[in-house]
Amino acid sequence: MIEDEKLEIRPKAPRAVRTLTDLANIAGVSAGTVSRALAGNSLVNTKTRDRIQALAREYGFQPNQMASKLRRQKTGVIGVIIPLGHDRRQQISDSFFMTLLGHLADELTEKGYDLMLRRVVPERDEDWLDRFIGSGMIDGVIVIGQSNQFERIEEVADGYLPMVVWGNHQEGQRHCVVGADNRLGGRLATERLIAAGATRIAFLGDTAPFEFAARFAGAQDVASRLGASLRAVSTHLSPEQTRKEIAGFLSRHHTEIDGIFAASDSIAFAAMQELRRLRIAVPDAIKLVGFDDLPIASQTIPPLTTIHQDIMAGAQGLVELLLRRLKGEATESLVLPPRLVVRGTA
Amino acid sequence: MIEDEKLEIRPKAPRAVRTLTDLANIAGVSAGTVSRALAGNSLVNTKTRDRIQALAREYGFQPNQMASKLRRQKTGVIGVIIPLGHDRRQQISDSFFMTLLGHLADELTEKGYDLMLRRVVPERDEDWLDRFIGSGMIDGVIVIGQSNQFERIEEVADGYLPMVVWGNHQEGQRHCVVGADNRLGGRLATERLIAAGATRIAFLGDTAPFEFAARFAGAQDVASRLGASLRAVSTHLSPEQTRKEIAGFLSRHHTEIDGIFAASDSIAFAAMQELRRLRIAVPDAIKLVGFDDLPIASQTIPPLTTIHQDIMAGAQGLVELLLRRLKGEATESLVLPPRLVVRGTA
DNA sequence: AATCATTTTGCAATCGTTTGCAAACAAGCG
DNA sequence: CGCTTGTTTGCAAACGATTGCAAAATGATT
Repeated sequence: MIEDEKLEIRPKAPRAVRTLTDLANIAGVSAGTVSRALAGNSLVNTKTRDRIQALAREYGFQPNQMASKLRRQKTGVIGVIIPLGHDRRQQISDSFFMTLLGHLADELTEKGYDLMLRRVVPERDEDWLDRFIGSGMIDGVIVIGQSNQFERIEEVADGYLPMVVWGNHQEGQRHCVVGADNRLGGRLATERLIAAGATRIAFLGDTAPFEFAARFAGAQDVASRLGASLRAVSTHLSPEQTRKEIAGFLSRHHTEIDGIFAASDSIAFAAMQELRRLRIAVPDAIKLVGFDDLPIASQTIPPLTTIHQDIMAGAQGLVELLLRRLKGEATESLVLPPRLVVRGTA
Repeated sequence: MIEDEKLEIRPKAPRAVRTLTDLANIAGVSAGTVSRALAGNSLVNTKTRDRIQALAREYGFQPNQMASKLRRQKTGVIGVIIPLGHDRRQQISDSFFMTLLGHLADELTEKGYDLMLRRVVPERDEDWLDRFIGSGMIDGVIVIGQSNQFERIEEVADGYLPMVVWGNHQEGQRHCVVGADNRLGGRLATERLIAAGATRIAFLGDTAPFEFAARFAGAQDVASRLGASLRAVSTHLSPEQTRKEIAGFLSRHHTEIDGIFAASDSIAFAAMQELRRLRIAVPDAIKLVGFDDLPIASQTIPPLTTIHQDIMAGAQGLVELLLRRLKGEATESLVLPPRLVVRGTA
C-alpha cells in the first residue's frame, strides 16, 4: 500500500526535488551533508552516504551544474574552436576536421570532460579566441587548425596556459601544437611523384594556411634538390570555388605538368574528377599524390596515393597535453610522423 | 605620457577587473547599474551606459557566464547528443552525421546559442538522455539519430519539451523529429533499380536502426508491387566489420542478385569496391543505388546513383523547431522529401 | 563516569550576476 | 515653492552548490 503510493507520487510531478536542500529535507540531514554524500566524500558516514545516494537515484536528483561550477570555479568543459577562413563553408565539410572532432569528443568524454563546440570566422570577429576563453564557460581550449591566425594564437598563448592547437609546428613558436610534420609530408609526397617519373609538378591548394604552406615548403625542398620544377596553384575557399579553379587550371595548363601534389585529399579528389573529365590518364599522363588519407582515399579509382595522418593519435595527443597543461605543466609540442601510402595514382 | 602609462598597465596583469563589482568601483557606480548597462538595459541612463561599456571594453571585462546562467536559470547552450550503437566507432566517421553537426553549429551560433556535444553508448549507460537533460547545463537538446533508442526517446519526450530528434518519423510517435522520408527514399531507390532492369535485389545495411528499417520497408513496398525479389543482408557495426560482411556476401552470392540498394552511401562505396575486386561490372552486371548523396558520391567511378538528403535544410529545421519549443510551442515533426539522383550506377 | 580522540554533521559564508523594490534625483506644473 | 510625475540609481535578496570551521555525536581509554 505504501509502496503503491510511492510509485504514484513520482511520475509527471514537476520534479519536486530539485535542490540539495530538497533532498536534505527528505533525508533529514543538512544540505552540506547531501553535497558531501553525493560527492562520495569520506567525511560523511558510509551508511548515510549510501542512503542519500539511493534517495538521489530514487528521485532522479542531479545537482545543478551551474551552481556547482560557479562555486568551484571550474567548469569541467573543454572548448573546441574551429577558426574558419573567409568563407565559412571552407572547412565545414572537411572530413578531416570532422573526424578529428569525433575522436576528440570520445577522448574528452573518457576523461570526464564535456565538449563545447564553436566555429568562428576570425575575420569577422577580432576577439574570437579571447572571447571564448574569457567566457568563463570552459576550463581549457583546443583550437582546430591555425587557419591564418598564427599571430593571434601566439599572443593568447603568452597569457593563457590551458590551450593546445592542432596545426603546424614552426621553429620557436610559443603555443603548444599537435600535428603532423607537414613539411616532411610534403617531401615524402614530392619524392614519390618524382620517383614515379614526374618532373613538372603542380601544388594544388591554398598556401596561406600554415599547414598547407609547410606542405608546399616540403615540396620545394625536394623539387629543387632533385631538379624537378614546381609551381603553386593557389586555390581559394569554398569547395565549389576550389573545384572551379582546379578545372580552370587543368584545362589550360595540363600539358605543362606531369605531376600533382594536392594539399589535401579533398583537393586530390576534385583534381581526379577533373582529370577524368578531360580524359587525362592517371597516373600515366599525370601522377597524383594527396594528403590526409581519408577513408575514401582507398576507394577511388585508381585508389589515391597519399600521405597518411593518424587522426586518432592526434586527438589523443591533444587531449593528453591539454590535461597536463590544466595541471599547470608546460608541455612540448607533439609532432606526429606522416607516412606515405602508395596506391594507384603515383 | 598618461596614455603611455595606460598602455603599460593592462598587459600581463592578472586581469585586475574580473567582476561586476570591480568595474563598478572603477566607474563609480553600483554593480547593479553595471549589469544593466552591459545588458543594454533601457533603465540606465544612455550616457552612463556608454561610459560603462567603453570601460568594459578597455579592461577586457566579460561577465562571468556561470554566475549569469545560474541567476537567470538558463544557459544559452543547446546540447547535441549522438547515441552510438554497440560499437562506438560505428558512426564516428559517418560523414553524414558529422556534416549535419557542422551545419548545426553554424545555425545555433547564428541564433546566439552555444553547442555542447556529447557522444554516448546507450547500452553502457541506461540514463544517457535524462542525465544530459538533467545536468542543468543545457536549455534544450538535439538528438542526432535514433539509433535503437526509440522507446527511450519517446519516454523522455513525454516530460521534456525542448527536444528535437534527427531521425525517422513513425506513425503516431510523440517526439518531434526532423528527417527525410526514409520509406519514400527506399521506394525511389528500388523503383530506380527495377527501372534499370534489376529483378533480384539485395538490401545492404543494418536493419535495426529506424532510419534504415524504413528504407528497407520502402524497398519492400516496391519490390512486392513490381514483382522483384528482395533480401536483406544485415551488416553490423564498425566499418571494417561491415566491409567484411559485404565482401563475404558478395563473393558467395553475387550470382544470385542483379541489384543492390545500399542503406547509406558509405555502404555503397564499400560494395562498389568489393564488386570491383570481384570484377563484377557496375551497372552492367549489378545495379547499385545508395542513400545520402554525400559530396563524394559524384566523384566515384562510375558516379553513384543515390537518394539525396538536404542536410542543411535538416539542420535549419532542427534548430528552428527547437527554438520554437523553447518558447513553449508544441511543434509538428518535419519530414523532408528525399530526391533520387540518377548517376552512373543504376 | 569522566576525559580525550575521532568521526560525523550543521552552520554560514562564498562564488558573481540579475532584478524587484524603494530611494534619490530631476523635471514639469500650477 | 510645494507637489506630482518620471528617470536613474542603489540595495539586497535571490540562484544552488561547496567547504572551512566549529559543534555535536560517537567511541575508546583510564
